[in-house]
Amino acid sequence: MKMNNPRDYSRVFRKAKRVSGKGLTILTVENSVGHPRLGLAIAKKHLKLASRRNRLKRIIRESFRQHQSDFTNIDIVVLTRPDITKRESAELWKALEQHWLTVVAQWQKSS
RNA sequence: UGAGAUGGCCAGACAAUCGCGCUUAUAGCAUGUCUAUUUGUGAGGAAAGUCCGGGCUCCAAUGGGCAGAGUGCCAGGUAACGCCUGGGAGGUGAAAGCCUACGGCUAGUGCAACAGAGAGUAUACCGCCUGAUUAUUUUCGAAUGUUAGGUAAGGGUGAAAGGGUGCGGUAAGAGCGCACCGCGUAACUGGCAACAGUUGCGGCAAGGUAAACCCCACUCGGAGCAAGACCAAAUAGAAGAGUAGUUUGUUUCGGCAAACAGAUGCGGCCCGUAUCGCUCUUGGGUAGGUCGCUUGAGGCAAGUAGCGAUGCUUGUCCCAGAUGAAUGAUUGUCCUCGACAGAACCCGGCUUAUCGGCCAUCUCAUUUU
Repeated sequence: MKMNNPRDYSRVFRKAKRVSGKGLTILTVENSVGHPRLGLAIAKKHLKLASRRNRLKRIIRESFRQHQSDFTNIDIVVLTRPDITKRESAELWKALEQHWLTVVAQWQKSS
């Protein structure tokens, strides 16, 4: 489920498709592992308190878990944007729902 | 009942389902950083700031001094502290209480704007008092002026005017004298001490500032878990060992000698030109991994010594250990509708943030008995 390797991350950053909005950016790229994988890159600059960073990670992981079966074999990396500070938890849930839909649509078309 | 003070405790609760980290056991084969089931467990009172102290690790060490930094009423506690406890002094509050960087400016050096006559060897602007008098007025006492002195009681300036209050005293005044207070000093008494009390003496000398330099006493080796220990790909380089492609000649059939080649790049090709033996092993070491990593100055209970901080004894319990970094989601019920906030080697403190709730002790006011 998780991505651990720095090489995987750099691969995603190099040739990913981007979806962004509501304080988040989502990068996706095809992989060869046989299941979708999730990676997180939460900037300390954007969320200064550790508890808020943990909160965000949990929301993203949970949301990803619920939609896992929808994805094909892709690596997903979620990035924060500076305006993440203002967003409420409920808002982020909705935003993620939308983002997943667009991501799924993208990969169905191309594959 | 209301208003307050101090200390301690809790940090939404319960149930179901789906997930995550570590872990126990079993099974599977694809023997793995695997999968499935299963056992147990899973953030804080501040985990935070990183401001002190200690353990632990490595480096340096024979001891001492200088420099530098820190601490600063006394005693005790502690592994240690800048922490805590008890006591003293000063300040503050009606009280319970709370606050204090609280050693030394009678060792030295320095500093103080403006105002003011004078600011640390004090000072005479106004005023007060005395003498003189060539002036003016006169109710003939004197008053005003001028001049020579005395004076720190009063006014004024200032953050501060060189002890305070009162009485005596005096021309007017003045520690000039006396009493009380304050200050200094000596002795005695109480106390481990800080300090307090009593008595005598001094007669104002000694203003403030040491988070000014400085003096005195005491403390401190440096760096930090990215400490440090171990395992260990690929590539390049190092050391060692082995092995030389083809043809010809020779041969004691092990070899030896000569010539020609080979691979890669530049180039359309030749020529030319540049670079390079190959294989194995070894050690250092990078990526990566393992350990350090949680049994500890540990928690809880009882007893015991102490006013207390805390110590001692016995019993009992095992209570996060991640590393792109684990605690969440959904549903239901209830309530006071849930703040600040997330472990990263581990402890002891301090400081800062914080919705609310509970308990104990104490103070004051009011009412009732």
